[in-house]
Amino acid sequence: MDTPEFDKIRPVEGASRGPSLRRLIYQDLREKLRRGDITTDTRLVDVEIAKAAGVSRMPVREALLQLTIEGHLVSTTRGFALPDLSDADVADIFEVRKLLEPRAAANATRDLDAAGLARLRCAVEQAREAVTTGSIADLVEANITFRETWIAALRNRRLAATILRFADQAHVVRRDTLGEPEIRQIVLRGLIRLRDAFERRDAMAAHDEMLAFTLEAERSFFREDRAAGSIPPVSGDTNND
Amino acid sequence: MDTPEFDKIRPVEGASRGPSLRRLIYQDLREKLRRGDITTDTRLVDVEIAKAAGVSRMPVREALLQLTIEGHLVSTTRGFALPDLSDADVADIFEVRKLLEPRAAANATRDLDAAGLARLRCAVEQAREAVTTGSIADLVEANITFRETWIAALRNRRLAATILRFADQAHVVRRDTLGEPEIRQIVLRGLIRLRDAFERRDAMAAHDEMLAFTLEAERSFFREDRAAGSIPPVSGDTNND
DNA sequence: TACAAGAATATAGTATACTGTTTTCACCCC
DNA sequence: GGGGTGAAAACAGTATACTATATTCTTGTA
Repeated sequence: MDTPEFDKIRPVEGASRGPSLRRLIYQDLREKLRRGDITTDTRLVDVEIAKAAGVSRMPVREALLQLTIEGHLVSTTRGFALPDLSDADVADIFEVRKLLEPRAAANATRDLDAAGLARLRCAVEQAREAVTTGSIADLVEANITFRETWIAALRNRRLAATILRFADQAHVVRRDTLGEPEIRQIVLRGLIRLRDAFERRDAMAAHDEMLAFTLEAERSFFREDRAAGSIPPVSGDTNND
Repeated sequence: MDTPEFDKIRPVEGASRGPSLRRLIYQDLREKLRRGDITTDTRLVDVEIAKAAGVSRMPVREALLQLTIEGHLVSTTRGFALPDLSDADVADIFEVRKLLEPRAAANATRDLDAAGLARLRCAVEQAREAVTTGSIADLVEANITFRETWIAALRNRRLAATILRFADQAHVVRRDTLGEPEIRQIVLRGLIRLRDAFERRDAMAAHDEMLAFTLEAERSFFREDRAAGSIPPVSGDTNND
């Protein structure tokens, strides 16, 4: 049960202006989730994080609650933890992603500016490098950069936020599936084709390539029936009923 | 600035088992939002609600934060309030709904059971009654019942929760657009055709009818350029960045 | 009367303390 | 050594108190 490190928050002396502590803690945790610093056996406990960050429990608790509401964490009787997603959960997430991402990619061909396109090219180069060196972590990083770039460009912020919410929930998936070299090749080719579609501002091509990309991710996840998780455990469901 | 009433919570004496106070307050507020008890000039203040419910600030505050995270409220310097949605905001919401609801309706033809179908028939009859009597409130109620019924049947809980989240955000829309009798007729016809598709378990018909239904709702909202809201004000965006 | 400066107020945010429940662990009995 | 039993610990949830800031009210002055 490893515990990630937390830096002292409170950037300026006694100044309570600017973003709230809750927001700072939230962003910090979200970044740790994104980078994979938080694993399945991590237990996030508000008092611990609060002590490490030099703040009280409440902002930390509220940040953890927000992450739980968004489906990134689940609240257990012994701290907050990553939800262990059953196959059915992952399938549900992919169903939503397949509905949203193709259209969003089509919109991105309209919304991306030159700077965004440049970042996409850069991310593709990083991915190419990662594939040649065989670095899974770098490929994951390039993949995330690519995704966050085109999503950040979207004018429809609600659509963008919803996609990020679901895509980040499946971040456990990626590390598992990128073990085989041929999968890494497929991912790279997908990124290249997407980048081309974005650069040509070809909405339908972007739509189709994004659907193909997501389908490929889903397929590679479900290829081998993975050892654990065939019995649906407690799911990381959003709890608004 | 009207303030809705809040009943004392705490159903059983000193028993802290069962759903948390935060959850009870959340559900109470969510129901008030659904019923339209909370209007654009309502200001929700945690201490007030807490006093009325006989609890402390924190569960109330956390419930209000959850509603804010989900996009149902915005936090102002003077209490929590309904977001005033610009036309662009409403268009964004409809874009997401158009992507999710048709497919979800198709899935519902698979997921609905006999009891659910019965509730749908009942809701349609209520809608028919409401249209003949001209009661907007009853039509809204029947509409909500219909929607919540088929969405509750969905096996994909994430998809269901996301749809409810977005559909409820636009609940201000309905009351505005149902003023004209011909719109009410159109809504009723849509419900009937959807119910038929569900009963026949015709997935593609349900898909197409739901798309048509949502498109019609969008169109009737944007028909007349409404007086206020043409200048996008502070939006009720979800704040996860 | 208009208007500006300062006081009062209302509210979100944060901190600390308390409570009840679940889990863990040591101890004891068989 | 296995398994039950009770004490202790760990944790989420709740309550109360404090703080900072934005708004509103009041007062004084031109």
